[in-house]
Amino acid sequence: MTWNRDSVSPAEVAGRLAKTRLWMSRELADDDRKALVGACSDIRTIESHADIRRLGTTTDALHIVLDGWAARYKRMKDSTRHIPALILPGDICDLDAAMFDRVDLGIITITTCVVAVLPRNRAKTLMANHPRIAAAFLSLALTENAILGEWAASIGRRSARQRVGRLLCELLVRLEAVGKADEHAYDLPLTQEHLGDATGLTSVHVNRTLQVLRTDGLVTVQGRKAIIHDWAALKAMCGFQPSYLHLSEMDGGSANRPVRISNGPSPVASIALN
Amino acid sequence: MTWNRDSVSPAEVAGRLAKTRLWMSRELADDDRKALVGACSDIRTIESHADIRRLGTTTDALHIVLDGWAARYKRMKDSTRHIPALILPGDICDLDAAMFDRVDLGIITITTCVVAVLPRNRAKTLMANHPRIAAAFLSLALTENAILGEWAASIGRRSARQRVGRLLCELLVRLEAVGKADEHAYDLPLTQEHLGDATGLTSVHVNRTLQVLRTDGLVTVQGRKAIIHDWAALKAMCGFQPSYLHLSEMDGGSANRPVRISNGPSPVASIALN
DNA sequence: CGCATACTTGAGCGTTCTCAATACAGGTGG
DNA sequence: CCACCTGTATTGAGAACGCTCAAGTATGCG
Repeated sequence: MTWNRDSVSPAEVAGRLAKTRLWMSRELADDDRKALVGACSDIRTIESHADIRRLGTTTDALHIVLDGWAARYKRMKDSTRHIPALILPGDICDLDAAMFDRVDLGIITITTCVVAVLPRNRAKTLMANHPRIAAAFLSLALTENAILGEWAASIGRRSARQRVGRLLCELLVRLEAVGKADEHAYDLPLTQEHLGDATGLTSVHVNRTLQVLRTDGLVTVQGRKAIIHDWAALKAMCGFQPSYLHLSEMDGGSANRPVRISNGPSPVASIALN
Repeated sequence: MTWNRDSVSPAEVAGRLAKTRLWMSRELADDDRKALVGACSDIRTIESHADIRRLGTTTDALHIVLDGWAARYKRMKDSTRHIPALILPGDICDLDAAMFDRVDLGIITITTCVVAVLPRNRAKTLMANHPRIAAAFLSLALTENAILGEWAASIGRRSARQRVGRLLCELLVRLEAVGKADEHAYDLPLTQEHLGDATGLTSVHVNRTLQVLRTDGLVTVQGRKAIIHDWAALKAMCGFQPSYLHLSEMDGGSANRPVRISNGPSPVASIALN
């Protein structure tokens, strides 16, 4: 199902954007957020396991994920897959579309996703007229850089247990930052194959690794849920430090504790919309 | 040895910056480049195997590498190292310093490096007043993202031969783009340990892998030089496609062939400097 | 000329992979 | 409501790729 943007009120768009990392960027002022609302061309719902963008095509719009999970992926010549990034609610799933039209990475939904569409030409205009939006984009891109580097280091230099453990840690912290995780548990819609493609392992080995993590009393992944039993031990086992996620750079953000975005005076969606 | 910026004329700074990827970005206009020259606080020479920035400190300036090689690195708890990025002449080695002051990655020189220093506050002012510079920064950050993702995919899903082969391919193309490679040969100041830390292998295995690549007639790495014997076969063996480097997005750039930046009307350093 | 760093080689081991079979879960249609 | 069907999870056995440890050889710098 797809709505035209006109069928959604600006207030509705603002309300939905309010939970995104772009919106919460400490760089932005209210008039930046207002301009952002006006620039989104529509809001779309995309079914699970569908392409947000297909490999080998071109693209002309950014997609801001309002709800649902997605993944960037790449295919090797032998048809194996790699997932360089998981996209959670509030993330921009294809920031590269702001500058490039060629597509080396595909994007698939993992669950049903609601996305706001921001056409490239409007994004460029936004950046030209709102330097703080440009700064926010850069900040997001650099954060992705840090995450990507962390993942590459894991794949290259850490054991399977540490890789899987770290991914589960990262997801907890990122989900907490957007209010999508309880104390130490969260919905995990990934299959073991997704986990393998993200960590450079096979799904078979992910399976065995998860069993070890569970019997060690660290974390249980079962039935699309992750439950962390011993956060301190898990962090220690895999050397996880959340600073690379740069969550404290967000307004209302905190690197470790759940965020209630409905509190906090500044970045909520209550700005006046003409 | 360190020069104060004042001891270097603006024209000299412009001439040196002219070979950088930032300068050559197709986003920039002449007045952006002029502002950039004015914003660099000094030009420094740093000896090889020295820290450009140390792990666990903070940073307040970007460094644009005018000459020499450097590497971003990270250390695991067991003291093994990972290199998520190699920095070649013309690259910005710490774009993250534009937005963040915390430092999760160190940067070391591999050879003697000449760097231009751009303080963060000046970089932010530049971005605020010159949207095209902000766009160029974003473009560079997104290109780094693409490279990082490609490296992660290699480490996770490709064989040792392909990983090393691809790295050698990438270096050829990137060096050609800045006029630092011959037909199919280039100076390679990396040790086998550097290569291993970048590809997720041990130096011992890099050694054996290089031997295989040589006996297969693909490439010889010896005496700080890489000589590619069969470019087509090497590319085919490791599935290398240079599009992810986004070199064609640079003014005067070309994804495959050497670039003579002294030709081309627009991005040369002959802009008028007041 | 001597020392430090980098490279090379060998042997054995271990983590992770491959292949393959089986069990389970969720959704669909009869 | 059950039978089926597809996708996902689980288990086993054997093989492979890359690692570790260790010794020995170049190479380059002071």
